[in-house]
Amino acid sequence: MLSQKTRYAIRAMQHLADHYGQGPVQLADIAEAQKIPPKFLTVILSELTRSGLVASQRGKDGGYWLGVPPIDVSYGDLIRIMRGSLALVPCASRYAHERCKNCVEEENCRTRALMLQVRDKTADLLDGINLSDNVEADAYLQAAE
Amino acid sequence: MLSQKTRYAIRAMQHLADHYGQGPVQLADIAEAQKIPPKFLTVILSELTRSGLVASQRGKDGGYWLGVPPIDVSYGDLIRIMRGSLALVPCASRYAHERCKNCVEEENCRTRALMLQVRDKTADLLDGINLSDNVEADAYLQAAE
DNA sequence: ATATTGTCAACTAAAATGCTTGAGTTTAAG
DNA sequence: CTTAAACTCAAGCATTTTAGTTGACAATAT
Repeated sequence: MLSQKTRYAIRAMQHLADHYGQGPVQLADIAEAQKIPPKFLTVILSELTRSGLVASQRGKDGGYWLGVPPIDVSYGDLIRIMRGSLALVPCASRYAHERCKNCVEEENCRTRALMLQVRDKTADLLDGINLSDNVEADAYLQAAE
Repeated sequence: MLSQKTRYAIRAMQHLADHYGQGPVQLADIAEAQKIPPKFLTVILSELTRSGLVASQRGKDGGYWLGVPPIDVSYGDLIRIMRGSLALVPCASRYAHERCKNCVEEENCRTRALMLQVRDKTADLLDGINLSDNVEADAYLQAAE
């Protein structure tokens, strides 16, 4: 599961994408529109700013905006930034690979082989969609349910 | 990420699958072979036994064995049993659907639409592979790296 | 009987999560 | 050059989750 923080980050970024090119958006506005505790949002936006995806300006009339065009921010990147990895196990991560605790034999691990496949499929999807895609929620939701 | 407990559960089940039809396997044997803390394994095997996937017998020469053929235990089921859901957000779960905390509008949520797709792809993969598949680790690992 | 093996609720320590506090720093405008 | 409006950020904190352990008990084969 994604943490609440990651989910807030996604919503905040969608909000910024929706206001791309319209100047700085203030934290309080994002917090209210997206129902995110304002003080917590400062932590989240700071992280995103440090990552380079978001730009900010302090002082009066300051605020936040996307540092790169929405089309260049994939959901995969977003989740990697907030969570560190897309994988279900550390040893199946591409960018943050780490040996699993108590692993018996990583080299020939059945679980790992499977989890690498899951990771790749997940990445295909999440890296293929970005903040400019206005995901056709209705269409997909209806087809799926 | 999958919890350590879920990873142990997967390894324990693979172990039982490897010894399917060979009579009861004792907890201590599984624990040693799979490097799982024995007392923790009792918790895990109890859960799996209660779920019906594993059968057990007490007393001398007792132990555990798969309650159903390996081919009938998909990794998807296994993860659902241990973790509750395959989804990345509660509102994208099929079998354990739950409204996300602080959700703004589930009905028309971009994130949800996306996460439902991710969930479906993940499920396709994890439900399509089971304990009798001896995942061609080497082949896949080499192709991927 | 007794040794062996699983069952299970309750407990615990440590880590992660979800926030808040509060003391800054920067900026625009008067 | 003062002030109010914003962002910045390390530290702290309560709660929940995770990863186990303890210990008392139940069943079974010999």
